[in-house]
Amino acid sequence: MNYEKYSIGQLAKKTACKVETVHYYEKVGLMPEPPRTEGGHRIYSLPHVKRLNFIRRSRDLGFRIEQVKELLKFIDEPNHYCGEVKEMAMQQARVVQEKIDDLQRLKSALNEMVTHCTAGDKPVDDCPIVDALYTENSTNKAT
Amino acid sequence: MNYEKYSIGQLAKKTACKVETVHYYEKVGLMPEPPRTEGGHRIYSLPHVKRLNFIRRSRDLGFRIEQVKELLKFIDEPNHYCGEVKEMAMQQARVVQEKIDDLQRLKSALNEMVTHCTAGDKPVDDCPIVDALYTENSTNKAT
DNA sequence: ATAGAACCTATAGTTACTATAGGTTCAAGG
DNA sequence: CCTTGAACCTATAGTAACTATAGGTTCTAT
Repeated sequence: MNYEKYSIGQLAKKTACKVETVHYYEKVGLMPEPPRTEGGHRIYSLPHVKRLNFIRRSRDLGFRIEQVKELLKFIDEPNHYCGEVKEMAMQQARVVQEKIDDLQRLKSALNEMVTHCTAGDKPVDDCPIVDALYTENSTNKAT
Repeated sequence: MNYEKYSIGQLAKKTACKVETVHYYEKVGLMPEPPRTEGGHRIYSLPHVKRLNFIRRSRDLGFRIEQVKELLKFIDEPNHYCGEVKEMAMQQARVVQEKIDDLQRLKSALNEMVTHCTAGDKPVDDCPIVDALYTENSTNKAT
């Protein structure tokens, strides 16, 4: 397979990622050390593009670097024990579901505020969003 | 108005916030420099509790420190309008919805993988997780 | 051949805290 | 009144996950 070759700058452009971030991902072990030119410049190809895309998207979804490493194991070790792969995928799916639930609650809270705040031209004194965030929550009576 | 007085520890407890975090909020200008005792200990009262509550809740909703400062300006300076607050909340809700959508896609991919694994000894080369995250946002085919 | 864009490494800065060190003050018990 | 120890004080360092800078080298196109 003679893939098209990319410089780190081209890779970065293709993945909407900064060059420094690619360096960083290499340093922390998310990206492999690629081949180099005579002069020491990194040479990338399509699999690197895909991998970096995967990393970026996973990060955007709120996965931590260490979690992304876990996810990448699915790719790096395709001959994994089937049961093990299944277990990891299921565990990850549970984590994802929890995140979805959290965000859903958050969105509801925001939306509720917005719908209560009907008028745009009221002074903030009357703004229910401000009120909602400002009011002391009832569970902190204890000394 | 002789409000009840609180030490920083009591304030922290009331707002489920750490003492160090209160220090930090003071340093970055979210919390005001409160009056002190002879010996230099900070003295807080109810308005501080409310303000810190507002800050914590806003942070939990995903607003950044700078955004919280914006929101607090609405409170500190009365010449603002409800519409400005509403707009920020709506923007935040849109961001959250995008995250939810992304996570939903990832969860589907993970679940799909789990069912693949259930089938038995299928290789994971054709990984649905990679596909899910390597979406067709790749408008970057051309150089 | 040479200009300058892009690359290299290493280090420091960013955000939003959290933890630590080393010292001072406060409140309670003797 | 004096002591003890919890809680407070300031200042600094550490964390995650980048991002930016400095100072130097290589690649590429004229």
